[in-house]
This record gives sequence, C-alpha cells and structure tokens, in this order.
Amino acid sequence: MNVRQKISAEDMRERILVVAEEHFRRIGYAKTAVADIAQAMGMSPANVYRFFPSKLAINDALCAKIMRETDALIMSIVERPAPASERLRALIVELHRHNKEKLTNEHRLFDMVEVAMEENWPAIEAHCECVVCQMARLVTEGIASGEFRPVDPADFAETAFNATAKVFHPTMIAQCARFGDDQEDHARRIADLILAALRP
Amino acid sequence: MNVRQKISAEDMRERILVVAEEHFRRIGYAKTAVADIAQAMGMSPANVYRFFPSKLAINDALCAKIMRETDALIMSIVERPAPASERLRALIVELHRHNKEKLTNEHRLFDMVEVAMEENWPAIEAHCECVVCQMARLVTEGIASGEFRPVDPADFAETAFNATAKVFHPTMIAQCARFGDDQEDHARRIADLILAALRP
DNA sequence: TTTCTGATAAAAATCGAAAATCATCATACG
DNA sequence: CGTATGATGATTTTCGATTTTTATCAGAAA
Repeated sequence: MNVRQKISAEDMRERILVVAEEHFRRIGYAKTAVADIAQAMGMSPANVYRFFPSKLAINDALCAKIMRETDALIMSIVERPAPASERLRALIVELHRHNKEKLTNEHRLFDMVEVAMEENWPAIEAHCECVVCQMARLVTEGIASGEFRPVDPADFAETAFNATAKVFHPTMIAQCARFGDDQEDHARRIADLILAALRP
Repeated sequence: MNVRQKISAEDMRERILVVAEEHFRRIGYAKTAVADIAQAMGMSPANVYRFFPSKLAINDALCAKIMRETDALIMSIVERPAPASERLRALIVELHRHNKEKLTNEHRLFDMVEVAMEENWPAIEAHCECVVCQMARLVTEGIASGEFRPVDPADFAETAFNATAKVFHPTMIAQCARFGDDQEDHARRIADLILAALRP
C-alpha cells in the first residue's frame, strides 16, 4: 500500500502539472489560479496543496518539466555520431533556434520561463547546469580526439555559455527579435568564435 | 548674425540638457516633465519645444551625451600605448566595470539607458557602433602587428561584441548582480575567450 | 522680425477606495 | 486516512474622477 500510495501521489502531481500546463498555455501563467487548476480536476483548491507545498512549487515543477524536454534535445545533439566541433556548433545553433521558436510560438508558456530566469528558480539553475555540463563533455571529447587544444573543460564551458547569452537568454532573444536582427546568424558566428578559441 | 543665432540655439539645447540631467538624477527619468525643466530655467514649457521637437528628442540627446562620455573612456583605452591584445582585454573588462558602476551608483539616470536599449533609441545604436568600431580597430592593429591571426575585423568585432552581451548589457548586468555573480571574472574570461579565438 | 508666453486640446498618469481574487490553513467530514 | 469546506489575511483588480503631461498655436513682448 505504501507503494500504491507513492505511485498515486506521484501520478497526481503529474496530472496536476498536465492540467496546469494546459491552463498556462491557454490563459497565461499569471492569470491562472490554483483554484482554476483544482476546478478543472474536480477537486477543491485546498487539496492541490496536499501534493505541492505552494504555487511556486507547481510553477517550478512545471518549469522543470518543460526544461527537461529541452535538455532531451541537447542530449540528442551531444550523442550524435559526429566530431565534437560539429556537435558543439549544432548545440549552439539548434538550442538558440529551439528557444526562439518556443518563445514565439508558445509565448504564453514562456512568460513563466522569463520570470523564472529573473528570479532564478531551481529548475532554471538545473537546466543551465545541464547545458554547461554537456558543453564541457563535448570539450572533453574534442580534446581527447585532438580536435581542440587542451583547456579546463568545465571552466571553458562556463565561459562559452556566458558568451552565448545573447542568443540563449529569453530576454535577449525577445529584444533582438523586436529589432529584426538575424539572430541565427549571430548564433552561428558565436559558435565559430568559440570553436576558434578551441583550435589547437 | 546667422552664426550668432546658431551658437545661441545650440547653447540653449546644451543648457536644457544640463538641467534635464540634474532633474533626472534627482527625481528620476520617468518623473520629470518638460514643465519641470522649463520652470527650473525660468522659461515656459512651450519655449522648450522651440529647441527640441519632442520630449523623446530631449531624452535621446541626453542619452547621447551620457554615452559620449563612455565613448571617451573607450577611446582613451584604445589609444593607450600597449599591445592590441592587452587593450582589447582592458576594453572589455573596464567597459564592463564602467557600466556596472554607473548602473549601481547612478541608478536614477540609468533607468533611462535601460529603456533606451529596450526601445533602441538612436543614441544607443550610435554607442554600440562606436564600441564595435573601436574593437574592429584593435583587431586590425593586432593583425598588423602579428598578434592576431587574419580575420575580417568588422565581422569579428561584431561577433565579439555580441559575445559580451552578458557583461555589457544593462539588463544582464542587473540580473547577474542580483544573484551575486562575480561578473568581473566573467568579463575577464570572455576576454580570454575572444583573445584565444584571435591566436595566430 | 524674432523670441517667448499663456491658453488649451488631447492623451496619459495618478489616486483612492470598493470589490474581487488569491494562496494558504485550520478544521470538519466521510 | 484522504478529502473537502470555509475562513482569513493579503494582494490584486477595477473604475471613475482628478490631475499631469505632452504638444500646439495664436498672439504678446522685445
């Protein structure tokens, strides 16, 4: 029964997140109350708090769920059978494209991500760490294969990540998009810059 | 007399900007009306509009004046008697430090700059062009002296500038400052990254 | 003429208070 | 034990009235 309960509770959390995501998509992140979510599931608002300690916990959990999808994309790129340099380049360009696409097509949902970044929710920190970590992995592999000069992979990855803020950070993407910049080209060029810094 | 008039008008524009700057510093950018400026100068609000076509024109002109001070700092760095690599590094680190310091110490005045960036006022565009231009100059000189490998200076400078958004852009600086990041270290590392990309 | 002012239209910001909504919790119910 | 109700205090929203603010223009002053 202990197992049964755990499964059920975890299942309920998941179901709450699904309903929350629907509402965020439709109504917007700021406008949906936990009462809306509860009502849509035929339960009382108070009952939702049996599964999440606060609304922010719901938000963060949903944020984490969304970011995990992005992380999956990253992993799929990193695991491609290709030279490290090519994968690093693809990571930068495709992650930028992915972020920009989500930002424009799922605007409602990505309001939340922007707030999450401004307030540094745990889910965001985890995601950024994932990106840096995978970059470091590519750097390590590139060094091993002789494509890259020897550097400290973790340090270099962190700096490279910082250098891509212009094409990764939602605020920057939104701002540049308003001016009609060709950001995908920027992403490519920044990737080139990073790869140039890794030349042996 | 034509000359006299022109000097007088230009002088008046300058005096308006000085008064506007005082008010922005004290009361804040959003809270000062052109009536305040006019009153402080003992003239009617209407008369101000003889020298500036709109309030935004005043804002932009003042913004340009402020940015020109920053541009002067940049020039002074670029003209130092030192290797191009050292000057490029100093440019990145010191411009970051300058921006961050202004952002924290002259908060009231820099509200305006943040708005200006979000709305892409002409003064901002001119400033960014100045930064890129001076970076390009340093790249050119570094190539000539053999410090750097041959690249297209303008292209490279633009990309390098984009890569420094994290440590130059007011929004990013403010955000990172809130989390207590050591941004000056980030600036140094990004400078290293850029210099590494320029190795022969 | 040239330089400025006062009056003023239109748009926007501000304000305060009433009403509604919200997250959360203590407690009652099945 | 899991669930729901109802209450609470805090925040947010609403809305209409009032004030500011921007910007213009005819005409006074110099």
